[in-house]
Amino acid sequence: MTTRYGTRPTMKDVAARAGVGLKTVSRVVNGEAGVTSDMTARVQGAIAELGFRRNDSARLLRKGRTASVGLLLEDIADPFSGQLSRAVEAVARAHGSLLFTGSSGEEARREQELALAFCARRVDGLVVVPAGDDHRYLLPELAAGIAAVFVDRPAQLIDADAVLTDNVGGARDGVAHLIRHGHRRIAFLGDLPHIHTAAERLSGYRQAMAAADLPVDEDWVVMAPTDPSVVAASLDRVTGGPAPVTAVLCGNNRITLGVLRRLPSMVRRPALVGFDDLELADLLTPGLTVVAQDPAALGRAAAELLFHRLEGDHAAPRRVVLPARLIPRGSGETAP
Amino acid sequence: MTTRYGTRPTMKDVAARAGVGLKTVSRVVNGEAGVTSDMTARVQGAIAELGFRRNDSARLLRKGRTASVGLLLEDIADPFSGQLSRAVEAVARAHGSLLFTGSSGEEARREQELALAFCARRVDGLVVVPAGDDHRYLLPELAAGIAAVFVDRPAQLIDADAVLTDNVGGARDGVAHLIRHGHRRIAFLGDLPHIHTAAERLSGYRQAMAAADLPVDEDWVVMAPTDPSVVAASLDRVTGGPAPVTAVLCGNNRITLGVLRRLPSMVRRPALVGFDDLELADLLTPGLTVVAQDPAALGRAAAELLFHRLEGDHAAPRRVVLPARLIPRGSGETAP
DNA sequence: CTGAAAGCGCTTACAG
DNA sequence: CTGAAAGCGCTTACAG
Repeated sequence: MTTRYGTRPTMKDVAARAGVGLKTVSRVVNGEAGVTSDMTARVQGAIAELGFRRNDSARLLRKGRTASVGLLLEDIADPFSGQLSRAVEAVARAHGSLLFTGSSGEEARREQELALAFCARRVDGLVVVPAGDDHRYLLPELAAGIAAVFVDRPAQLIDADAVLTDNVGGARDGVAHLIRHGHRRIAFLGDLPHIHTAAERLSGYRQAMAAADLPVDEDWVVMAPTDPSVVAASLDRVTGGPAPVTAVLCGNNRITLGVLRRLPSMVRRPALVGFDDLELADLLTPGLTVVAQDPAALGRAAAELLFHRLEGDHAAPRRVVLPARLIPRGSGETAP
Repeated sequence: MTTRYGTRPTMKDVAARAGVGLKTVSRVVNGEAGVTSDMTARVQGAIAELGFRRNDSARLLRKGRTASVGLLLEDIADPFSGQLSRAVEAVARAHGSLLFTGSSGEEARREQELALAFCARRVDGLVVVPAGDDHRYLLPELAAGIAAVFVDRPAQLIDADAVLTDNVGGARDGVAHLIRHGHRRIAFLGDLPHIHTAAERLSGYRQAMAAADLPVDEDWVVMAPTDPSVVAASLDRVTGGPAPVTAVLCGNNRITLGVLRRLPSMVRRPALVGFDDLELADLLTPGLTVVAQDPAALGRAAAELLFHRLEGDHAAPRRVVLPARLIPRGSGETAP
């Protein structure tokens, strides 16, 4: 190789070396037909000697698409995000696209920064687990042809594709399950109320209680940050006081973790159903009963819808809702 | 906005609309000094009217760097990868870079495909959890100035930066811990032996046994795929037969999961130390004793080293080794 | 079958 | 302070 450090050969260099025109190099590199085997050999020789590799960024600039997709998560380290990412990656790969990934950290501003940075790179499409509550900033990008599919939570203030879990139904099933096992005083520990999934699950909780003609003491509903210490305090509150609950529905996996960590130090442990499954849930004593989402199915459906759009489907925005599944393992089947 | 669907305004369009030169638009967009406020206002007006957003891909082509980094993982859905990714993302973000992400699925060919695809996009650098055992395919890319840092496992057949956990020391500590609690027959269930970390941990196991003058029955060492059924069979084998072990060191988190799932159906449960921590490890009964890596620290160190290189550090390849930490929680402290 | 010219959307280097 | 020309590394459209 004749390359100096930090300098790459271009097609022009290859053409000069092989003594052919630039376009002939392009033809060989792209495997286009209509080049004599003699020419092809000369070009391939020059490519090998120079260590040439086509610059796909330049190529894609000219072609007008980038063969890349931006995936915007809440937190890539969360198991939910990991499963979802793997599914999106698999679909993107099948369509020849690379993946930009970023985490919003549940911050609207960070979400917007990242989404627009992806758009500035001219990704073909966006898969977004939204953190913010106003997605109008994306309108010019959508109008310019960037496809976007929202996952887990819908877009706000714009009409866009969304792939969601049936959060209302899932929470309803979880609470109904506790009621079937004899509980009448049931708490809901949820994430901050402005988060769409948190609000939906709270709504499912209320529906199930109402359907069973059970009153809801508003002290049983805590919508708060998911730090372990906050969750522990909430749990103490709903299980203590004048009207202690005998069962708890946890609004997401982080809240479930906080509750699980607090339980050992409690005298009377409430029955427990968690929203979102956990890796070792079946190995706990008792096993953890959960309302499980299917993050891989969410990711796959979202990515497939996205590529459908990229392939020219311009129908009205679609909303896909996947079911949540109750998995009884013990913690939700104890009597009051 | 006057944009037709699927067509974006360019700086040229903005210049025409504002009645100024292209370079003046560039100056305003990039916040360069030396533009009269009158000009600036006209340009900003045109930008707003047209919904212009600079094409960073075009910009970066001209600039010669892409402000992006490729992160190559084994499996984005693995908790180890998730933690590591978050740390890499945080560092990349601090340096104004976006992240391409991809999973090799422990396949050498897929690793190479992805790494070279990232290079073809001209990422500035690569953070790689390698799957393959021959990384010479990267030599032309490195020579051309793409920086690469390997994490968790070193590069093979090339001399490159690497950030690793002290796998030998960690495994040694885990086995020494079991020996201190009275065990003399200890099994090692590891991943396939060609995987660097698996081999290193096996080596640590042997060192600890040798240091305590304990013989190793080769039937106690199983290096195999990490599917739950394979792990279960291996566990049955080492705890049954003529010389049953009383304790087991698991070579990674997937193997630990397989063992944990098998334990409930066993009559005599061996003492257990797992390599890699698990989210609910402290809530199991007994708590799971582990040799914990720090995936976030690995990711941070790797990314920081990478950007150091990108900022001009051309010193000889470096190898950074981070300690593993034994966390006793119960499963590793039971007597034989 | 082959290649010179123009262009993708920007920035750089240089005049005015 | 402002802008026309050239160029980043490719592909497209068009001649020969």
